[in-house]
Amino acid sequence: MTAQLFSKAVLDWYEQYGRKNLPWQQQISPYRVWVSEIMLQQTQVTTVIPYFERFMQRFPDVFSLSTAKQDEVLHLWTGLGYYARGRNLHACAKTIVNEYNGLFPHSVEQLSELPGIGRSTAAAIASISMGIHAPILDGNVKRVLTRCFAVPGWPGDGQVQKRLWSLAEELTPNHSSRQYTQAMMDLGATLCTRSKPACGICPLQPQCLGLKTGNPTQFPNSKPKKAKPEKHTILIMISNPAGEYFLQQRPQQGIWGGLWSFPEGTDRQAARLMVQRLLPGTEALEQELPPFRHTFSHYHLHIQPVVFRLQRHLATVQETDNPNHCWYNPVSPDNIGLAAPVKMLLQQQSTEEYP
DNA sequence: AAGTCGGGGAT
DNA sequence: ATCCCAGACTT
Repeated sequence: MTAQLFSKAVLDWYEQYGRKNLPWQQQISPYRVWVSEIMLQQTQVTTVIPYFERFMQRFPDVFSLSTAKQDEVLHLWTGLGYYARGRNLHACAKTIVNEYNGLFPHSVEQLSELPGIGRSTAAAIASISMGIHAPILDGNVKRVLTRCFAVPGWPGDGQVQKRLWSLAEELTPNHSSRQYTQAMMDLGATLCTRSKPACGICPLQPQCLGLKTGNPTQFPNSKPKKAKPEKHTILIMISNPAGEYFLQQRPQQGIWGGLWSFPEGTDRQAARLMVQRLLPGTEALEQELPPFRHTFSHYHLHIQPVVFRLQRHLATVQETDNPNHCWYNPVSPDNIGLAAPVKMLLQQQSTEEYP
């Protein structure tokens, strides 16, 4: 089939059935599209929507974002995951303001150089918000293309990825860039879904080679799986008589980078030593909370929370050891980023103490 | 090329 | 329980 036939079928379908009411499709601007694209990386639309609304309310433009504190950016990112996205977003806003006079560059190449913006995200921003001809290759497009052309292999593989980019370039029309980009995403998100695709009403049904194989959901071929390691940690929940909890800011790199979390220990004795190192001379009542398991992309984490209730409040925190600590009050919380399990535990504790 | 980065929705 | 989602970045 010709590229024109493909893009016409896709564009005609979009005109009639595409999504046009998503929050970032209103008052379209490079800023709004950029924020939405970053949030949507590896994250489903329904999850993103409330985060996007809150973010736009607080940071309506790139200038307000560029002067924000990182803590406040990560606060609005709490629960969304992949926190490097939030840190990169913040850094990118500073670059746009300081080096581009607050205006996003109008080329895929320049956009790709900005932190957190790769080839596909750059193309999405360029095509949707600027009408620039630029092929994208996100999860939706990968699914549509691997099915329509029965492309074998896992899309993460280099050779497969190369072929998919080449297909995407070949099929993307020189006109209607915004509509075509949005159309491919919509097709993948609403019809050509991971399971139970609606092939019966798909505009590409006549030429879909994946459907002709009788099992279109075999495409894209699944990622070779690998067992996730199991790790353990004790979360040390130190509380003072005021009902506040001791939190530390995690290093920028690594898991939960830049977020605030409880001190940790490998075992119960190490936890006690940690409490004494942080707050020398304190006496605390220990209370074990129910353990639970938290799953990341690449490992499982068994979490054992232990509350250390201080009998008297000591203000002698070892400043040299812990320059980044705070006493967090769940009743009047600070605008800082919290790891999801930390947020859950804090909420759980505060609702138990003040039912 | 493989590993690192989250959390939640769908199944 | 597993899989995967509008991926980018580091090693």
